[in-house]
Amino acid sequence: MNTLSYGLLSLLTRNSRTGYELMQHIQPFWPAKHSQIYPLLAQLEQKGYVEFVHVPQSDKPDKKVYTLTHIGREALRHWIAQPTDEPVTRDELALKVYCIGLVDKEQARKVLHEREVYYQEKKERFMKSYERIEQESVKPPEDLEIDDPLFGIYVLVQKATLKVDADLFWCKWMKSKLK
Amino acid sequence: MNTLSYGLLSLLTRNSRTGYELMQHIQPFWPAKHSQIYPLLAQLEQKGYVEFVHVPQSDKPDKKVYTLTHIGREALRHWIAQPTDEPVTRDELALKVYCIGLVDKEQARKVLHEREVYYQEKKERFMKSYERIEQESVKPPEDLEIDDPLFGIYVLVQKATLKVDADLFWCKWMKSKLK
DNA sequence: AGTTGCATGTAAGAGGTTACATGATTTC
DNA sequence: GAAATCATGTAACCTCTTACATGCAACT
Repeated sequence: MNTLSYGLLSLLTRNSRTGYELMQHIQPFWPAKHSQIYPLLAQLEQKGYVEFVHVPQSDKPDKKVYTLTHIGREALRHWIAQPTDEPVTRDELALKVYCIGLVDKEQARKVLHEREVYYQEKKERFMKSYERIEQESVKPPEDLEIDDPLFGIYVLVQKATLKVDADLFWCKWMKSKLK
Repeated sequence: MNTLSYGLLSLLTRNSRTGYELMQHIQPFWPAKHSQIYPLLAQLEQKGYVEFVHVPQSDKPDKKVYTLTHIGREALRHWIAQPTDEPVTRDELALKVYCIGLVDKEQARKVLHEREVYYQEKKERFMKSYERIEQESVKPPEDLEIDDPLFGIYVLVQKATLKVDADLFWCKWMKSKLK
């Protein structure tokens, strides 16, 4: 059982989903392609952590809707209590910045500006996520309790927003250094 | 030529270094084991991007000190102008937080607290890096120019500090939610 | 007519980790 | 006496990406 497998089980605690949907929704937390997810789902099914129903569709391809089983839920609970792996970030920009003195300021500003635009778009997506939570929830998101199904995504959107704000601040600060 | 290869060349713009030293210094930007780095260095040498001198040692094992060549430097310049890959982060904690409602508040606090301690240690390391830059540099770090060899590390330490502060803030905020 | 989205799957290859292998010196 | 540091390298394995494969509906 690797981390991605537990990630898939985690997503299934909120809804039953298809492999395709799981692939889309896990992206912000653990980027993965469908070619990695489908074989893992088959393994999880064999272990009894998930079950699926085959849903035939006429206009679109048939699909398999996966549901978390009781023993899958227990596996998740056990996993949470285990030591947590350290986060891993690999950012090509950091390597470029290390030797940014090799190019002129104009070139350097261009590299930084592109990254700033990227973070700006990311920030807008997080703001939309927050709005969706506000709409879905009966109470204001700040008052969500740990046992509320929306609690997890709400606090993760907060985490992502704090991070993207720090990244945007750094980009702007860097650009000011390159004038 | 993969990103790690360019990362190794980037580090060599400041100093000549051994594979072992490169392995140690690249960790904060692009985590990699020595087993990945040594074969890449051999490739970089074959391509003429780096050169090495064999340095025999009596007390410690012999070493190979690698130096960036002119064409290695040109390859770096070309790479910087190419489109930059998006940063990739994989954090097991985010997956756990998504379904944190599965465990009780005490267990959840423990998970968050461990991560807070991890970030606290990280922050202290960054503060020491900043102090080292202050000592090495003749001018205050804020006044470093793009062409100064210390500029790159200085701005990366700033980036890392902003990020770890955001992470620490989130950890504390999360813990307050779990009371 | 070409792209995008839905939906699943496999195969090949690149990237990354763990383990094996060696060996002296220093620190606990 | 055991573990850590320096220093290099290879082999096996797992993880992740890219490419191959299929097919219909909707949009541009």
